[in-house]
Amino acid sequence: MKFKDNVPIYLQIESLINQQIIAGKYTLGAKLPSVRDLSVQLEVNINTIQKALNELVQEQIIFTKRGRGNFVTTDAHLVAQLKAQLIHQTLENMDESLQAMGLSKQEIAHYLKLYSQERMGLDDQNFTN
Amino acid sequence: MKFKDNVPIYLQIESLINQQIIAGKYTLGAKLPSVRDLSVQLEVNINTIQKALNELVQEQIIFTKRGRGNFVTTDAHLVAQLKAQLIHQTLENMDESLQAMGLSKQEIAHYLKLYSQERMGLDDQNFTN
Amino acid sequence: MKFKDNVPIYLQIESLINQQIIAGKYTLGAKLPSVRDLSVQLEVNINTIQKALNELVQEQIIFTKRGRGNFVTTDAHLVAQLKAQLIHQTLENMDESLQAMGLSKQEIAHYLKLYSQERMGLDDQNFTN
Amino acid sequence: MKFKDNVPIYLQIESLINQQIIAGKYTLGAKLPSVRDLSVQLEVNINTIQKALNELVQEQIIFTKRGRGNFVTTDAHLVAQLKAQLIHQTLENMDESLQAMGLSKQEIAHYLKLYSQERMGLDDQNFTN
DNA sequence: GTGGTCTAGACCACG
DNA sequence: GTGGTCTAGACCACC
Repeated sequence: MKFKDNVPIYLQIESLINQQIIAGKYTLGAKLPSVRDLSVQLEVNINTIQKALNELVQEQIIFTKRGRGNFVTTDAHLVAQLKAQLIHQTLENMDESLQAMGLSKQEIAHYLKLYSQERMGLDDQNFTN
Repeated sequence: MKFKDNVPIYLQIESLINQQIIAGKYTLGAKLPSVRDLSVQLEVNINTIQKALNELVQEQIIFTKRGRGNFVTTDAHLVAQLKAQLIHQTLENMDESLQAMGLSKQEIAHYLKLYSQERMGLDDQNFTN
Repeated sequence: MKFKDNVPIYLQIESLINQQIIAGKYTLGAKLPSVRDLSVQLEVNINTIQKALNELVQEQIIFTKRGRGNFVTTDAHLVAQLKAQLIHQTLENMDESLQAMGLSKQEIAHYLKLYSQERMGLDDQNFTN
Repeated sequence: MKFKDNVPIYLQIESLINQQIIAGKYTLGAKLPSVRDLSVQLEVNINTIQKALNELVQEQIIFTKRGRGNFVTTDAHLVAQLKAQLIHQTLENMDESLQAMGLSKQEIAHYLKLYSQERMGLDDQNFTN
């Protein structure tokens, strides 16, 4: 696993697990890999893993059973809420970024449409022309 | 100016100036505010400003005239290229993030369309045809 | 049984049994539930129960008859002493905590009086005369 | 500084600082000692200090200025609220503990009264009226 | 086996 | 100088 250099690893791991839960890789109530396993898989120190999981526990996305492991919340509503929030945030960030570059709403809409078409289309056409 | 807490300020300033150049706030060859002015304006230490500008110099987006200040490149092509690159990267990041949440291409396209419509208002839906 | 997360479970169980003995739930010489029963009842691993009981044995509050079970001490004086000690300690801890918050003796007395009145309800205020 | 053995040091430090803020040792907006100073004062590793402060930041009792240090919140209401909460919790804990020992409300009230009188001395018994 | 705490020490970003 | 992140490694509580 390679991580971006300009944002703390533990936050990237937090995002990663959030995404995996939303994507359904870990279902409601499912057990996460042990911190030691995650440490090996992600090639990151155990303490860093702990810090990431700690954040998720505080968000109540996961919970810990002593001596048994970490588990995904059983609250479907909470996960749905998280998904909506993360999607919204992703779109907001994109929009904000494009606006900061001086693009108008029309231009942004145009780019999004174009991008969607390319991604949906048959061939892999690079976006930068 | 408010900065995110989890990414280095100098990188955020670098992005900011990049965006302002792309947006045309600073035209080709234009002089940037002095380091001291930027420091006051952004409420950030001078050293941090310097670090951000150094990065931009290395990208050749700006250049320094000793004792005179910092200036935007006069290479129109370079700016155009930067713009294309940043837009592309922004869209890629968004897409990658949504895909990581397990969304299909169709779902992503759906969300993008929806988002554009919301942002445009009901009177101008050039995204829907 | 719900346990606090930040203090070892075996210590919480030790306290619990101490309290039950003091409260008279288990009389002098009475047999405690089996380790296995306690394990089920408290939803805690047997090893943890054992560790708690070992502590109590060392305090001489209970004793073990091999193959027969664990029994409350027959020494009434010892139990009385334990009760006095635990009550004293509880009050000391409370006082120490409030003092650490900067409360004066008068303020502490005030809060205690107030609390007693609330807990007693309006129909039985033998604390106020 | 000596810490209890059965509760994590970082939580004890969290409590300590909470108490000091409530007690007015650190006023609103005041700067806390640096993590390095606290580490020396309390004879505890820097990381443990960080963990404690991190909790306080999340409670919004303190906030961090990058490169400058940690500061007590300027929200008087928040501190007042914290004080009320901690006092209430302290009294609840005490009460719960005594009840678990089988003491009746009357007995508890009696002990509290007695304790107050002892602590106040004979010359100032404003607790009895 | 599981997670949690603590230490020692290194390196980075910011003022 | 300030706080933040990360690592390596030890020890503990619990299953």
